Amino acid sequence: MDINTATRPPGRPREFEIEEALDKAVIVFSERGYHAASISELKDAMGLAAGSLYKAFKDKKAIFLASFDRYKQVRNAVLEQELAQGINGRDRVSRMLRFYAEASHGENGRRGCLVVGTAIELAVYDAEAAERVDRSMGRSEALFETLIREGQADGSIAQAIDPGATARLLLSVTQGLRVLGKTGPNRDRAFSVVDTAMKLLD
Amino acid sequence: MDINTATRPPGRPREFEIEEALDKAVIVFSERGYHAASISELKDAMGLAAGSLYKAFKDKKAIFLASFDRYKQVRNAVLEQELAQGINGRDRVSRMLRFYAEASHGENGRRGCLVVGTAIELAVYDAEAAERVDRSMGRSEALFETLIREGQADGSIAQAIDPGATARLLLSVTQGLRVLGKTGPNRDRAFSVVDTAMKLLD
DNA sequence: TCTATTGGGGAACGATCGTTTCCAAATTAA
DNA sequence: TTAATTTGGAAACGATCGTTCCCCAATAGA
Repeated sequence: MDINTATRPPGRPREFEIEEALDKAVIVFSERGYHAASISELKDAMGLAAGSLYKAFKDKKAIFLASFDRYKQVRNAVLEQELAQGINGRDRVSRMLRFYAEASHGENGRRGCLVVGTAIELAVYDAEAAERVDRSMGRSEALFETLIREGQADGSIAQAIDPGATARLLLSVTQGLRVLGKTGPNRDRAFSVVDTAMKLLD
Repeated sequence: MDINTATRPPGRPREFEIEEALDKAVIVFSERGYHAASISELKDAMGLAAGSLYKAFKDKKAIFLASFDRYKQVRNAVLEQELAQGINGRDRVSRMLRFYAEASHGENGRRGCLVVGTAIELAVYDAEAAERVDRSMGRSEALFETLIREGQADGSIAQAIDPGATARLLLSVTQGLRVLGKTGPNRDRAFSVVDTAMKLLD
């Protein structure tokens, strides 16, 4: 009888998609930051009443952390897709750097990175936020290192370079690009940084 | 009769040093950020009553901008002194990078950089803040470029490298270090980034 | 049909925000 | 001395903050 056989919990069903609402919240938190983003702004952007917001999330911090996780999920998916197209280690490193450069200019740059924003605004006095930032940074660093080792294995990256140290440098470059992108350098300047960084792999 | 012959303006003299108070405000703004730093916290840290604060400064933003300027003044003086000890262009680039690495770990790292914080939290919707950030970033980039050209002139840096592009990269690295420093990598990791970046000058 | 449960939405809450006001104290100029 | 001016400091202000409450709607299970 029932087309949807998945059991539904009792009570009135939610009328909005959590992930769609979070995508809107991500924009507000990215542009304004955690403290400057008010519940009033968030509920308007998410298209919800305050009461509904607080039924879906415990408090403002929970909205933020859920937004952070959603942001990471979406960005990671795009990056993964980008890396899958790389032809060797060096190309994948280049694609990853360009992925950040693309996000660090123009409107995207102005909007900013939620990881960087969290590191700056929240990590110092909120353990949960700090842990998420650390995990995100750690994964990026590890990914750079993996790609570099792949490049050394396939011959596209020089054997002489130190994968760990170079990965840390590239992580610094990407986070720095995100900061510079906030006051909006043009596209060429962001990509010139990528080109210069790639010379480290020779 | 009067030991201090400098004419004093009418009215009760101020009982505190503006710059000493600003140094305290810099700490609060750096650790907490603009929005999370309340007037209550600021007045406690600065040792002033709210009324006195508002006689010295127009509003919260004026306190912040004055703190920003004080921060830049102090940091620039320290950096200048550091660079004066450099023996050639390459050494001065290295000293400048180490100056940032030193500020990007441990307690200083956790405290954070007021320029980066301003870029992330304020620059998007406050023109005065954005202009200060832009000017600060522009000067750092120009300084890196100058030092690189000096190194090329004195033979300590390879002629083949592009001073402008490399300066932009090094600026990205320093700003990135400041972000990473917020969640506190240890000293060695910060300095390994410097060592790796210096390879770009060979 | 009745009960239990959950969501939607708006009104209301106490707390805290940045700011102003007020009065006493300290100084200069007349 | 007196008037004008400015600071120190505490108290008070309106606005906005994040959050809760309340009432109605919508659903599941009995």
